[in-house]
Amino acid sequence: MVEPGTRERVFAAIEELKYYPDTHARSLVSGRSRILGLIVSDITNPFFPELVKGFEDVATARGYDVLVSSTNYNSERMALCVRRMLERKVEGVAIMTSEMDDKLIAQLAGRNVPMVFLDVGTPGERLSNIVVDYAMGINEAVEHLVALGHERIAFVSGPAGLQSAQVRRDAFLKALHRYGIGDRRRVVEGDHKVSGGLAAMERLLALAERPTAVLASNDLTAIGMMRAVRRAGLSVPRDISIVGFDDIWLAEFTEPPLTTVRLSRLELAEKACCALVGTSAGQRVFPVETHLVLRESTAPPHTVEAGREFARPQAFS
Amino acid sequence: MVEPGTRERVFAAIEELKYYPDTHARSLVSGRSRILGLIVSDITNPFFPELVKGFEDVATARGYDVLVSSTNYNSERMALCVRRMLERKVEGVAIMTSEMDDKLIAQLAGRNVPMVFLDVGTPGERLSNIVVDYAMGINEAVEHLVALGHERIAFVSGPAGLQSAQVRRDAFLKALHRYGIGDRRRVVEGDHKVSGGLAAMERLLALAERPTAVLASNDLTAIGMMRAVRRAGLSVPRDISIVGFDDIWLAEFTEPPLTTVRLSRLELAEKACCALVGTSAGQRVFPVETHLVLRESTAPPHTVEAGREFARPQAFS
DNA sequence: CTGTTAGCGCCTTCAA
DNA sequence: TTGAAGGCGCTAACAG
Repeated sequence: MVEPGTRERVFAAIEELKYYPDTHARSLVSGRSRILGLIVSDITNPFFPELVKGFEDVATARGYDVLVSSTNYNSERMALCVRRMLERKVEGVAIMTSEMDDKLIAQLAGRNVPMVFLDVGTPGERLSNIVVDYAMGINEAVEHLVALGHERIAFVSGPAGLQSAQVRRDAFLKALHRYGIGDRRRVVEGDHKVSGGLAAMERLLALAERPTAVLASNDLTAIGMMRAVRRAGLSVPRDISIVGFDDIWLAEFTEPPLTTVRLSRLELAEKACCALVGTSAGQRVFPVETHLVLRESTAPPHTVEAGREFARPQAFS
Repeated sequence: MVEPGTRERVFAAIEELKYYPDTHARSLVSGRSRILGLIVSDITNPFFPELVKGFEDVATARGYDVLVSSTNYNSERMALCVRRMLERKVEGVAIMTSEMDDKLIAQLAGRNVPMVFLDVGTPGERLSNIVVDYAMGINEAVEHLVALGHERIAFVSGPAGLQSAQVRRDAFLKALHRYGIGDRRRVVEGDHKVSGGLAAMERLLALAERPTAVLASNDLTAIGMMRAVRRAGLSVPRDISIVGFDDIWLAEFTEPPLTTVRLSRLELAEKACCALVGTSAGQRVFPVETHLVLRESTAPPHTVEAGREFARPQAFS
């Protein structure tokens, strides 16, 4: 035991000289950097900020710093990100991009860096996986629409190349199938952006049998869809019900507030962080549920007026 | 000069062994970390993601990594942020929080860490300042509204404690004064959040002489205001014109699209980064302009109907 | 339980 | 031009 007086004096000196241990020296000798990497596609996409924040919060709480990097959906940037992570000797990397590059993964794996992925990849030695149950929320959404009386239900998907977008689309088709109302012509491709949702909805509105409800692959798409509906002189949810996906912060503040499927970014972040710092001994697969949250963009179909509405020119769009 | 063959073999070996220099060792000996700190209030606030992205982009381009931290508007967290930055021996810190804590600043300054602030603080030795010309855009906005024929123009401010919010409010009052239409009763306090904008607008709508146009201290406030207007059964811009501030990404997608004053986060980010890595030799003050961007939330006042509208009960809100 | 020492991986200096 | 050596600040292992 050290003399209490001495202890005081040491702390006083620390205070006095504003002494801070040098993490670089510490890392050098210990081999541990106390840094976690977080790679996202684009922090500007409203899906990510909460994820980043959540990740930061739990990492910080556990004594880690976070190196955030955006790939900007660009695999060259991704390579740079990985390199920087490696140079900084991160103790784990969360790759939350939905895209991935096997070569880079191999590089990380070769360094024994723990990794966690969102949706993609197969769990392994130091490789965890967050698997989102998209189907759950989508089933809830379809069930909700069917219960309201909708039969012509459409889907605006994400970009065809994105695996998690495929999963959502397939879940949608499967859910409709259960009610015997599936129809592939009512699936149109969007791009997970507002502009894509707008364009997709215009195509849907031009259909001979216009859908009475549309589910979007993400909220941005749904917002674009709402714009298209309004531009066509129609109204949500009177003429068309719309359901989003993700429940981004903004969904609460659209007009009308968007009924959507919540995918908790906080939960994603927490699980990703836990997967890396290994509190969850041995667990390699982390399921995340999704659930419908009801707001005001869905209502029963307005069938009475349908005939009149069809006669209306669609040229406004 | 080294033998070309040798050079080849060395590079081959680097590739073969996947050699990466250890930044920690490098930092230890050189004293340079190649890390820049970026402290923001809350990355979840839509103002910040673009700022973070821009900062990251230019820092990365210059060979720096970025340590991002959120203070969550909490000065304890701020202290932790500063400490972590210091431990990692950052070569500069951008403090983009609009709040600041003199003690912490002194701590940074004592370490000779270059700093750059947004709005607050006074430039000095290693202390740069980004000064936003809020008045410019606000003047443009007021001018625009007056040109449309508005006279009862109100303002929903930010939180009273925030210096940059005061600046905006004062600029507004001054601009109105030039036209002889200033009236302090038409300034109500918001909180830079949607809920505050909503509440503030409800108060404004209850005024005997209801304003025909309202300028918001930021876009989130403006969005809340739009909701309040709609809830009261009125319409933007027919009954009330609304102008936001910041031009967050979302402003383009509100209904109607929001006329607002643009404050470029990219420019902020670039200047902050330059201020730190010292490309701009000796410059300590970095002005940033703001400009009105016209969209669809402003229109001439609907004076003819005003009488009738006034008679309408406000109870809906 | 305290004090000493070697060495983490790199860069810089100085000698050969 | 090349090679060897010292030390950055810290931790871990070991001796006293």
